[in-house]
Amino acid sequence: MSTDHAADTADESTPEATLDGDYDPSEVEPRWQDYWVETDTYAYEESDIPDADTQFSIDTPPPTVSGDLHMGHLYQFTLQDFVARYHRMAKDTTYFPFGYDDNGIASERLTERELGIRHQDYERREFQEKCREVCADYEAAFTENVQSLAISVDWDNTYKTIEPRVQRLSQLSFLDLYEQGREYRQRAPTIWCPDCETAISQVEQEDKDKATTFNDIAFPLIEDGNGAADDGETLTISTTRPELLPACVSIFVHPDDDANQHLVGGTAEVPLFGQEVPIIEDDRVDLETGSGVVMCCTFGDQTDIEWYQAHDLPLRIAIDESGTMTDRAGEYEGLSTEDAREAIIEDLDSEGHLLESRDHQHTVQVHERCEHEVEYLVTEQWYVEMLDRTDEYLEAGREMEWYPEKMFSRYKHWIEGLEWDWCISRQRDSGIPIPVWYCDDCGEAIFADRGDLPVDPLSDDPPVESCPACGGESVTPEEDVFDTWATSSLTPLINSGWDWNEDADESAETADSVDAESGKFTFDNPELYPMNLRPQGHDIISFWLFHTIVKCYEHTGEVPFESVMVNGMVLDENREAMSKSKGNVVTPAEVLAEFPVDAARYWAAGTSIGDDFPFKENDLEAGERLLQKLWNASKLVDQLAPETDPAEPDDLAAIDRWLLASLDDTVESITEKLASYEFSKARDELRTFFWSTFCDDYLEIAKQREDDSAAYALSVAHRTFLKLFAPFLPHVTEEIWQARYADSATTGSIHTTDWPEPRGYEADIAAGEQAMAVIGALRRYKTEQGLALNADLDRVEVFADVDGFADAISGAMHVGELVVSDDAPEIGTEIADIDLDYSIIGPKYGDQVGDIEAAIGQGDYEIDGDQLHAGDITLEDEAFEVREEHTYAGEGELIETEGDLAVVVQN
RNA sequence: GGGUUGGUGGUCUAGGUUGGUUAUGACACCUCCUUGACAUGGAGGAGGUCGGCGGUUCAAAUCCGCCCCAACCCA
Repeated sequence: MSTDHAADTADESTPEATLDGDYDPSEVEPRWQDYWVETDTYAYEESDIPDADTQFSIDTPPPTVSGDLHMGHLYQFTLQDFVARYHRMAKDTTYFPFGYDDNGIASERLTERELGIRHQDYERREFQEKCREVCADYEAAFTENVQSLAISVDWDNTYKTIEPRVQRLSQLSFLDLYEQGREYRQRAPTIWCPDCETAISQVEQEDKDKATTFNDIAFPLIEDGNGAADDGETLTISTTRPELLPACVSIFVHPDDDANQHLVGGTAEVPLFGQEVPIIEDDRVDLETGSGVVMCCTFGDQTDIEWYQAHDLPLRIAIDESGTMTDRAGEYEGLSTEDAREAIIEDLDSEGHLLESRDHQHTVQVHERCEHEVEYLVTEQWYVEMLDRTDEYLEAGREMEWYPEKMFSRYKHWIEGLEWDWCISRQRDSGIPIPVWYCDDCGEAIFADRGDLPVDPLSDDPPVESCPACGGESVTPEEDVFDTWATSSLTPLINSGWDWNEDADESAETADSVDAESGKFTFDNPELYPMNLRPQGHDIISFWLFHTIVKCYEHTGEVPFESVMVNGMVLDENREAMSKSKGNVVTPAEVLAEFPVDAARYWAAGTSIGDDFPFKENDLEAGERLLQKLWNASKLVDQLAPETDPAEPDDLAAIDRWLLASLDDTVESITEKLASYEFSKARDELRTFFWSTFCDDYLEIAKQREDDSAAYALSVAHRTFLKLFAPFLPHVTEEIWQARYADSATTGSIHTTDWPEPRGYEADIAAGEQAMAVIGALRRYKTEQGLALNADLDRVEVFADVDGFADAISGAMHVGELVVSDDAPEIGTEIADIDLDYSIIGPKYGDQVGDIEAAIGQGDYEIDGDQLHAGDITLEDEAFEVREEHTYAGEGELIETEGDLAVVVQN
């Protein structure tokens, strides 16, 4: 057995396990879950000489901590667990950590809700303390939930994304990227959530359909392209957002818009607000909706930003950070955007500027967290530069193995479509502070010392007495915090213990290509990095995975993952996304109240990796039945082969050798499939081999025998089956293992034993299959005759090469006398049909193939030794096969004539 | 609007990259069977021409084109 974690804690009492009675998962499953956690079964064993080749590290994206698990968690964690359990058994030491993502708006809002407080009322550190307290409760519940799914996480290796160690690391990352020249601070238009009052990034927005009104507004024309306009002439602009009128800076017309071409070069007056704005030509105008003449406001949408930059337009800010109208809006100042909209529509109407208001459906961008419509504001933010290195990031993606391969294209297209650098600053109170102060005199940014991290500029002093640039003595702390992705993208570094080490000497493992003046970046566990596997959903390829690659690559010069396993989303039974509004949500709690965890895992294993995956009660039932089958078969094995570790007999019976040789093939095949994340194929192949071949065929034979050879094969096969099933069905396999195989010498879990390897048995596989075919024929015969399957048969003659299997056949089928002969003296043979090998005759005879088929169909052919003359064509023997039909004139009944096999029953 | 992925018996699904005889399995369905563990079991059966159209080829579920439908990503 392999490294045995539980051996250290041998005094922990191993739960009692017996093979009596029925299998009761509701009692068994929690019992082992507790045992595994208590005995640290899944602890990562750091060896004295860390070696990247003998460990397997998984970088799990930390889930947001909030309340209950959903099916996506169950599914995703379980897939990760298959990988971890397989590798743990297959010689690797497995690093399977767990992270809690409690750094972000989600946990901040959770805390406010839970405690009935507002973050504004507390100092940042104080509020963060409260967050941690609230999250701790949720995390405990979450941990318990995950443990109850038998996820084999090393619970000594967990982290929280807000904990001080991670804060330090996140700030170190910021300083390092800045020193490398990868970060900058800039005042520019940003996507802004007026509800959360923070900048957000492109990926934090989502589409939302919204009912609104489209308003046609008449703008008095002052000049058209040819000079002064006629008095009273207007142009019409359709907008859903009249509250932006005070921010209007220009009007655009499409170059192909002949009807409005005369306006270009002119000016118009914005109704109610009076500013005169130019009319400009630009092909970004959408000709489909509205009047084809559009206003540009600073800023209503992204096109406005593009126009503002391309045409060097003035800036008119009418909406502030909280979504309130500014003094630019005149009498509407202080109103919310919504109230202002209504008031302005009313006033436009009463002054005769409103031509029409009609209902309209359109898509707006909202903040994914709070569903509030975003605004575009000009603010000062920190950015990570990315657009200049997209080629390198693409190459980094190419270096990873993608499972499934096709998911790489998502990554590729995302990078190719990048338009913004990464805005990493957020105007939130909770979060990891950006460790910077600014000189009040010259604006110089003063960065924290690495040794002092983590710091909070709002509470801590800067590392210098005065500004190093101008000598100024007063500074203003940065109030902003990092985007949560700025930290979540560091998980490979968090997991492998990346840190800045002041005193690192030359011999220490260097984690960074850039060696600063003193100290360097080091890894506590360099053998873990790069991580072997990153499992995750396909929905987060574009930001989480991408940002992780960017950050880790910039810090270490290495691609952080060897491979990526991408799972799909869990759908309902009708293949529709689960959502509260549809009312089709199924929760793990509901499922597990009805089904064993192992059955849920069986369902989860039914996935083709990368595809969306419907919830299927059928599969859970099938899983439950498999548990029972495994249990019952184990009981029979235990009866037939009470000795658990028998010596191999010298003369292994043909049927036993055949079973073990087939098992060898299965071991090899299952291993390959697990190693390449083909869970569904592994599961189904293992189930079929166990159920059909082992239980239905072999066990039925074995239970008629009582010899050492059978007992040996039974024991070896059973032991192997348990291990092969262990990653999928950890509870039932553990229970059976403990009941039958664990003894004082092998105390501990099946999950820390060695993965099976082929034992090198060779057998006449063809003869074995012939024998199974004979048994199949006899079963069919009994069924058709209305006989019980254990009914006696007087005499059976078999004409086939099943020599070594004769006893197996007669035992299993209760045959009194079994005669095996190679020839078929009493059997007459006639040709039933000719099978053509199209792969040979196709390329050779081309369109003559039809003639050959027609000739055979009409009986216009002749067999001449090895050759077949069909019509005008002569085929050589490799091109065809004669299918014969047997007739039997002797005593008894001929029941099977498949291929060259014949079975005669005399009863 | 652009892109990606998928569309195989009633349901879910394998196969598709390397075109080749009877398209895989599970669930459901029908018939039969209490076999030294399992009726949550066993044996057998019926059911599809592979979204639609067209093309390449002796031969297409598989390759190519167009169309339809669905999901996702990006505008």
